[in-house]
Amino acid sequence: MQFRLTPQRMLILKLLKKDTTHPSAEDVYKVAKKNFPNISFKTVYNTLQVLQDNRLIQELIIDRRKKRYCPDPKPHHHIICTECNKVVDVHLKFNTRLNEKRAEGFKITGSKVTFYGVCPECNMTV
Amino acid sequence: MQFRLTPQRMLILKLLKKDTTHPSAEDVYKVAKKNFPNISFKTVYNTLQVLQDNRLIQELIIDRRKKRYCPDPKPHHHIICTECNKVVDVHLKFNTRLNEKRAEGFKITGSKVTFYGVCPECNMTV
DNA sequence: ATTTAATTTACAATTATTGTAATATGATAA
DNA sequence: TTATCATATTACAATAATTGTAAATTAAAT
Ligand SMILES: [Mn+2]
Ligand SMILES: [Mn+2]
Ligand SMILES: [Zn+2]
Ligand SMILES: [Zn+2]
Repeated sequence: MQFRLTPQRMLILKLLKKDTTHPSAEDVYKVAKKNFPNISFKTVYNTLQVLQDNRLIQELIIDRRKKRYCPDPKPHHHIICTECNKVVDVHLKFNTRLNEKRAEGFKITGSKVTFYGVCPECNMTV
Repeated sequence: MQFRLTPQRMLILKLLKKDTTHPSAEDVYKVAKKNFPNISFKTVYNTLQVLQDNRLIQELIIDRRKKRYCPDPKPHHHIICTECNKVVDVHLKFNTRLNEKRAEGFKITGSKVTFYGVCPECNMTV
């Protein structure tokens, strides 16, 4: 697959790369519209998929309600706030090797650690 | 909250407890209908929520497409097949403690390890 | 310049889940 | 027992995120 780095795609990639909040597609769409008022939601989804296919970003399965995107394609872990769904990176290596027997016959390709907790902001407002 | 163990709820709990496939709400609904042909999808969702609130089962955020339910309320980990979304348990303890600094100010309440891989069945069909 | 493939857009459709409100159930009190 | 009252179930509608379709646009390749 040859993929074109169109102005829309260039913008979205640039936006993502400087955003550490792990935005949703809607978040990206809202910001992108400031530069391309006519950009469609579908283009945002398409672009996020293309960038993901090309290992420039990664999609997270961490927020029950919506997909979230991370500008860092390298494997790493996350903490999610159970109150406000804020997501932050954890750049640490954990020893989570599974031996043959415990892998239940699966061919393991990777693993992710997800931490659940309450963020500083949500901790304040009790 | 006082919760009634109605026939519908009793059935759903019983079904779940003997199902190790981490079924979706729809999966549960389909099986439940064999015993209660008039049971509504909403009752299934309500029941799954009630059982979860009462720590009898747990809901997993692991499958992009739908909620999945696990009959074991105790913390444990999972492997998910990236081909067919099959989920199996991993009953092992991993050392994933985060020190104060790495927790980014979050009050950590728990953590989960998710393994990604290809299940034996999907491995066959290549 | 012409052809061709990729991309964007508007818009519709899908899918899982949640909301609403009427009815039914069943526990408790009179 | 019968009346009362909270809880649960159901049918049905609504929501929200995402995906599908197809026409129009863009830009690469010939
Ligand atoms: Mn990240
Ligand atoms: Mn499980
Ligand atoms: Zn928070
Ligand atoms: Zn599989």
